[in-house]
Amino acid sequence: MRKTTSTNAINEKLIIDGCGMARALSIVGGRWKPAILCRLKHNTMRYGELKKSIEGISERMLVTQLRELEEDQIIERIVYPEVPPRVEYRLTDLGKTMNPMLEAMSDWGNMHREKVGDKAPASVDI
Amino acid sequence: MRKTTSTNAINEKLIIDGCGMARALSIVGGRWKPAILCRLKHNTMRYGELKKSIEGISERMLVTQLRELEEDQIIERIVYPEVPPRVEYRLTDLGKTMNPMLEAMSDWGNMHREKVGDKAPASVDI
DNA sequence: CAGCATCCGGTTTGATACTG
DNA sequence: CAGTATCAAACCGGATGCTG
Repeated sequence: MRKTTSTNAINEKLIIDGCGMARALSIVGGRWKPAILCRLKHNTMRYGELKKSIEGISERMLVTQLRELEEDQIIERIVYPEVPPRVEYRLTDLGKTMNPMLEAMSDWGNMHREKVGDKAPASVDI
Repeated sequence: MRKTTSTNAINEKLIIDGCGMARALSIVGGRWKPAILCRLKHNTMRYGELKKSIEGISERMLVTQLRELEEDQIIERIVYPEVPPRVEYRLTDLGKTMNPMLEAMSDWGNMHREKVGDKAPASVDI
């Protein structure tokens, strides 16, 4: 459990309250969230598909970040009562409103890669 | 010193390489960076001005984040050889190209605040 | 004025093993 | 299949004191 009284947490809240940018970042800014959002941007995906497609992510992190996005009402979790179990994730309507922002971020990031151009071979944005 | 061989660091690099969004976030995504960029978006500012205007930031954090932004060539540090010393910070040309993205983030953040509407009094975006 | 250096606790992340 | 639980390591950020 995270302490809500630590200076750290207080500062975080302060920043988020004061600035729209920070607010956006607080939602989109987890380590793995961009990767998740990239993938859910156009399709619905199953838990296992996400896991396979995101190289290096651990189960714990995938679940944690999915839960956070769900809490922020960016994505929806749909459970099919089947055996074996099936769970799909997709953007909510609110999540879809992020698209222009995500697009802008992705564009700038790619532009920056070309301009400053270190690492990353011919691979394209996922 | 940060270990560059930790799984953590490796994963970070992996994500950044693979996704433009992540790359953008890696630059703009520090705790205090949005606050700094908000302020430098329109004017040149001195170190002390920044410090005063960003409530709650410690010197260590301000300097750290400024240095990182400088390394990423988003901001420029201009030292005037005077006594007492004067140092100003401003966006580079590359930094200015971020504006559409920052705008998009800010817009979405503010939209989200209104929609989901918790906390934050009448204060406007800084 | 504009910073560094050091210490240190809290938070985040990852590895691994286990469950309905 | 889709997770949960627990542990340990890495990292971030804050407080404080000092310097050119």
